[in-house]
Amino acid sequence: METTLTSTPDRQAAESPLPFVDEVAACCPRLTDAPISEEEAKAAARLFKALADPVRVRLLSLIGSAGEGEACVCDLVDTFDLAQPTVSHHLRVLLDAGLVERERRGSWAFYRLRAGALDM
Amino acid sequence: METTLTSTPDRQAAESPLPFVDEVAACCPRLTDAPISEEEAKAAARLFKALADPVRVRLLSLIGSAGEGEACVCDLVDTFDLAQPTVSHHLRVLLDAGLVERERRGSWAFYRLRAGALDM
DNA sequence: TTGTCATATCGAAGGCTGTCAATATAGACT
DNA sequence: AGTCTATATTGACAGCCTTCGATATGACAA
Repeated sequence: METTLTSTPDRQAAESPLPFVDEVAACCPRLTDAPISEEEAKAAARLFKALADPVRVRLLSLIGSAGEGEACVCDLVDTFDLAQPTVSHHLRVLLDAGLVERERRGSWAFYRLRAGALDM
Repeated sequence: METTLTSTPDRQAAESPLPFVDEVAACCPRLTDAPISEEEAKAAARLFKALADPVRVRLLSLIGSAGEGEACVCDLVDTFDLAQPTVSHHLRVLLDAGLVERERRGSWAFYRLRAGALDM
């Protein structure tokens, strides 16, 4: 090899598209096409941060898989071994991230998944 | 309305599959089919946590969109206005999450996206 | 109006995270 | 050997996040 420490390092020749690319593309189409901008990265990270908690992932799953596409806070609170304010906090994070929407009916609050939430 | 406070709240009739479901499904197929387990939620959250930082999202994008499918740390460090240990730290987080893999060649370290990283 | 139920907000405690300077490791050249 | 270069690790600090109890809000019932 003739590379020296001060030169640009060698790269391997690209052989075939990475299988991973397809999978990432399914979630974040523009992630691997070209380097994304700082702003795009910030927006994506904000979204991922909202998903970066097991409680919130389960909340999304519970809401999304609920029979009528919506779930009442009262049911959600019962599912977790957490205080009610904690569940309320996590729902607010999901709401602020635009992942769910809330509808008040009487004393109850119903959450449903928000269409287009993963468009970036 | 005849609902009382102590009874189970009304639900709206399901009309059509939510458009959102398709989008979530593209990323996390089993998220909305049925309530996921606590373990699955923990695994998903661990993955999302690794993505929940703008620097790491940009790193993934830079690595994934690099000409040969791999990027040298030396190039990555130059892209950011961050100290070298900080970039190294973020790369380690991505590595621990299984999102990238590292190969040492000489003094350099090359990172590439890891196939199957988003399978959950 | 007074009470109760469902949900949200506030404020505090503890743990986790991003960042850096300093240092360590390890390969490559002399 | 010694020195340089590239990268990783360590230790510390500041800010953020999860969680809770306490409290507020707001709707319904009596």
